[in-house]
This record gives sequence, structure tokens and C-alpha cells, in this order.
Amino acid sequence: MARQPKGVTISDVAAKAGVSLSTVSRALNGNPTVDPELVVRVQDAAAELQYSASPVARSLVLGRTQTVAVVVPDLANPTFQAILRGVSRAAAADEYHVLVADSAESVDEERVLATATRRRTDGVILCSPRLAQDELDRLIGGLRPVVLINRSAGDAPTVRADYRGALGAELEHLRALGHRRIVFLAGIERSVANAARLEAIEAFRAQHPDVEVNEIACGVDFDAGAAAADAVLASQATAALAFNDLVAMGLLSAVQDRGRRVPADLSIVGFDDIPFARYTTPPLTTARVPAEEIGVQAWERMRGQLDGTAAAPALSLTPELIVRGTSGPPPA
Amino acid sequence: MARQPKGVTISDVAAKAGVSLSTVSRALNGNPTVDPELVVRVQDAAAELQYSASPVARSLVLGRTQTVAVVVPDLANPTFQAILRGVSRAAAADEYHVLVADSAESVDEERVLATATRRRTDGVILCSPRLAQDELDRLIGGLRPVVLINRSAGDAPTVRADYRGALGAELEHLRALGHRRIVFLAGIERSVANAARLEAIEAFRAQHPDVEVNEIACGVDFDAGAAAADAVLASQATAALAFNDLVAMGLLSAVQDRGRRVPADLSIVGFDDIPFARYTTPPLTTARVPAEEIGVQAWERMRGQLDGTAAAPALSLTPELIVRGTSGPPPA
DNA sequence: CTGTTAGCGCTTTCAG
DNA sequence: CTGAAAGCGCTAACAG
Repeated sequence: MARQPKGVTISDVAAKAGVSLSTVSRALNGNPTVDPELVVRVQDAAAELQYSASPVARSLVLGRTQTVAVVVPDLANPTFQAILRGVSRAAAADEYHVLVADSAESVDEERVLATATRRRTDGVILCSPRLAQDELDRLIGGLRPVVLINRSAGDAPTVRADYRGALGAELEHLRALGHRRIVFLAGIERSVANAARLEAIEAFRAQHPDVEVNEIACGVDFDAGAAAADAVLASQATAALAFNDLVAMGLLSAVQDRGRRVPADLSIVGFDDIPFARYTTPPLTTARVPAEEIGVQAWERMRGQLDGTAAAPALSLTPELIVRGTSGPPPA
Repeated sequence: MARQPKGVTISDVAAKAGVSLSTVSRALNGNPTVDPELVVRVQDAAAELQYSASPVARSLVLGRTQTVAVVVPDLANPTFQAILRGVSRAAAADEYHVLVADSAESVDEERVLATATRRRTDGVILCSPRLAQDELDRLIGGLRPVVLINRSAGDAPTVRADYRGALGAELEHLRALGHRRIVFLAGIERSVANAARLEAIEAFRAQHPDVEVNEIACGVDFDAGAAAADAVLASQATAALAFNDLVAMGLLSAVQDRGRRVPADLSIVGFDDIPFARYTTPPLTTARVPAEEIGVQAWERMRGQLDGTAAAPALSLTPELIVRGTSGPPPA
């Protein structure tokens, strides 16, 4: 691996301006204790030489890289893409850079990437980490400053979507439409996101004993949803609540392929409101997770730690129920 | 902005192992000229102290950051997301990190980000840069090593999708189905991507004077496609070729809202084959741009420059025509 | 206000 | 084979 071609350094500027290194450093960093005339001379010299200080050298001496890491479980997931976008834009506005790392849903990778990227950055934002709780608790100590998305651990700032509340709203929506047999297509068994959804279901059952809510093991992507179609239809449920929009879309497509009409024969509701949820036929009823906003808020909390500002409180954004075309009254 | 808490340094390890700094450095970097027994002692000490060398310090002394930058015009675009994913995964496999920068379709930002991110990385991958050709030519000199995606400039390695060829294939497909009046929904006027498509149309016209191909100014997203619906229907064309899938989906949706059937009344073909193109109703006929593969190949070319390997040749990947449900014979 | 000096944490000559 | 010393390019005391 070749080394960088050596560029123009601060010494070159100092020589050209006829001053010392420190004066160049001060002048260029806006230190007010520099003769205005010298400042101009230095700036001119720097401009002529197209000089700008080496970020790497500054990072070493300042102990700060102006970069944060974002670790996501899957860069192919639209929700994580939106969160990354939010972080990226918000951080850029504050002159920070973003290092991305995709753990590809591997817990081992996640652990390694979190620590490895942390060392080359000033902090790390862990997006829906898949790590078990005890491991996460242990890990974040060495990661600080850290911001967690959709998880909590110790005193680390958190930004989350309120899955519990939103799923509850979806269940209420279906019940209000008249549904009494609902099936939930579960995501990844042991995942935290899934657990939050199951809690919401539990609470709903307790409150509405007249409604039957059953679970079907499913998965998190389009194919998983499609594969669950037969089980859903066999269950006699009049409405299906999918773990996320991808699953809902897979189910929608497979169910329609089998000649059933949505929502006349079966109502389907998703979760996330990914960009394409509006464009299914009929458009998907879902709960809108403000993913980009989550990214922005995560950055906000990171910046708070970085500049020592009062830490912004933990934030829980409740996804808004978006009623579109895939939910309706149950068949008569 | 707070400084890093100071961690354990190489000196701590040296002290603990009872050797000098240099020996620790050598031992940990697998330099063979170290007494095997000392190597063990050093490794043990390092392990006990949980030491690992500061990437920032190494970057400074080695002149290499083990990081590359990827500059994209829009992180919300599924194609760029896929390219980023490809680069990210391929680079990770080679122990490289990825810094992302989103220029948000701003030419000015793009120029600034390219230079700024380059300084903290070992090279930059410019994804469909929006910069004018002369500016791009000028810019890449100071950016090397650089890889261009969907553009060419000087001798910079390039990976591109063959828009021209693929659009030609789509036109042939429509003609074979019997269409003789085709309308093209153009993207951003002055963009390179649009120019390539117009060239393809020109070539097709020359070869098939019996087919009429007209252009309609449109845009690049769903709403632009939807907004063009009336113009498309008014044009009397029997088939519409959209700048990309988003536009095609917008058009599809709006046309169906107006009670027209696709493809019975109008055929629609897209471009890109974004993940959701399969899931429209009917599924979208399009040309598959292997975006993630483009990312992988871009990394391949970056790595070639980084390790001085023979530079991989420029690569043009031809998108495959994916015939699905939105294209059919023209109405009788 | 400015220059000199000492590092930031590491790798790599250069001696031994 | 190992240690001492010289930097990588920059900032920040510390003197003047």
C-alpha cells in the first residue's frame, strides 16, 4: 500500500510567509493574538501554496478526529439507510464526517466494528444493535461517547421508535374496523424489536379479551412475508400485522397471487413506512417510523456529548399510524 | 469539543513487558526479527492491557489511513445506496473503512466534499459526480487515487453502467412488441446520465425510422413521473420509457389512477431495477443496473491503485433487460 | 505579539 | 536481535 504523496506542510507556508510555524498555526486557526498584518501574509502564503492543515496530524495532536462512526446491522435495509442519511446530513452541518460500518446482521462483526471504528472516530452511533443486553452493557463502557438507536444500555443516550405504542395503535385500528382474529407475523425471535412488539400484543390482549391475536414465526424480509402467506390464510385471521413493511409487501403480493383480495378478504398492515409503502397496490397501511429524524436526533445527542453540552434527554418518537388501502373491515 | 480520554499506549506495554517501544512495535506488527520469546511476552502484556495501536498515530506515521471516501449525490437514492453497500462490504473484506459524504445534489458541495474527504482518507470514489466535465477533469488530479462511477475523466479508473446499450435494448423490446409511438421521460436536462440516454434514442431513431420517439421533460423521482401522466396520455404514445424506476412507478400509479390499464392501454418501462420494481402491480419491466456490483468493482479498482497492483481496466456493465408485467403489445 | 520547544502515539532508520 | 533517537505534521505551553 503506497504512502501519500507528500503535500505542502505548515513549514512551507511559514517559510514563504517569513514567520514561524506557530504563527502560521495561530493565524490559520483564528487565534486573535496575531498581528493582523501577519495574518494576511500567512493567509496569502497558504492560499498560494494551496495549503490546508493535515487532518490526520491535527487529529493526533488534538485528540479529536471530527468524525463519528455509524454502525448498522444491514445497509440494505431502507430504515437504516434513512437513519444513516439523517446522521450524515446533521453531522455534515456541524462539520463532522461519518464513517459507516455494516455488520451484515452478524453479532460478532457488530462487536468488532463498534470497537474498531470507535478508535478512528470521536464517538459511535449504534443503530439497532443485535448484541445481547449484557454484552451491550459491557461494550458501551469502552465506546463512550456513544448513542444508541432502538436500544438502551446503562446511561447511554438513546433515540428510539416507540414500537410498543405504534403497534398498539395498529391493533386498535384493526379492532375498530371490526377485526377479531388477527395474526402477527413475528420477526427475528430473540430480537429486541420483536420483543417490544410482543409486549404491545400482550398489553392489547389484556385489554381486549374479545380479540384473538396469534403469532406466526416469519422473518424480516419480503420473501419471509411471501412464504407466510399460506399459514396466514390457513389461520382464518381476517387481518395480518406484519413485523415490517417488507414482510407486509411480501405477504400482500403472495396473497394476491392466490386470488385473495386485500383488504376485502384480508387486511394487512405493515410497520416502518418505507418509501415504497405508498406505492403498493393498494397502498400499504402502516406506522411511519421517522427514520431520518431518528438519525438527526441521534447526531444531536452525539454532539451534545462531544461538546460537553447538557446531554439531550432520551427520546422516543412514536410512529404515526398511516391508514392507506390495505386495511378495511373484515369480510362479512 | 472534549479530547479523547487517554488510553493505554505502546509505552505502557513496553514497560509491562520490560522491553523498548520499538520491540513492542515490531512484535505486534509481526516483524520476524524479534526473539519469539519476547514476542510472546509482548503479546501477553498487550492482551492484559487490552492494548491496540492508535489508528490515528499510525495513519500519521504511515501516511495511510486504511479508509476511503465515497461521495454520492444523494443518499436517498436506492442506486447509490446499493453502490455504497457494495463498496462498504468489499472494502471491509480488505480491512478498509469507508467514509460517506452526501453532496445532496449540490455541485458545490460535491467539489468541497471530494477534496475534504480525500485528505482524511487514502482515496476517493466519486459516485455519478454532477460536476461539469472540465471541472471534473481539473479536480481528479488532486484527488488521486480516485475511482469514478458513471463518469470518465483523464486516466481515472471508471466503472459504469452502460446506459446507452441498455436503453437501446429497452427500445428494441418495445419495438418488437409492436410499439411505434414511444415517449421518453427525460431526467435532469444537462446531466450525463440523461445525455447517454438521449444518445441511445438518437441511435435507435436512426436505425428505426418507422418508430417515433418523443421526449418529455420530466425529472428523476416518483412525483415527477406522476406529474407527467397527463402529458404522456395526451401524446398518444403506446409506450413510455422512464428515466428511471422511480419515474416509471410514479407514472404507473398516476396512469392507473386515471383508469388506464397497464400494459393494455400503455406500456411502461423503467430503468435501474431498484429493489421495489418487482413489487409494483403489475411488476415493472426495467433494465437491471447491478449497483452493488458496481460498488464492488469500484473498490477493486481503488484497491488496485492503493497497493500498486496492475490497474484493473475500465469496466462497463450492461444492465440486463428485465421483462416483467408493465410492457406488452400496444392496444389494437 | 512571536519564536522555540515539547510533545500527540506510533514506526523506522541507525547504532550497537 | 534490540534499544535509542528521529521524525510523521501539527498545536500548545513556555519563554521572550
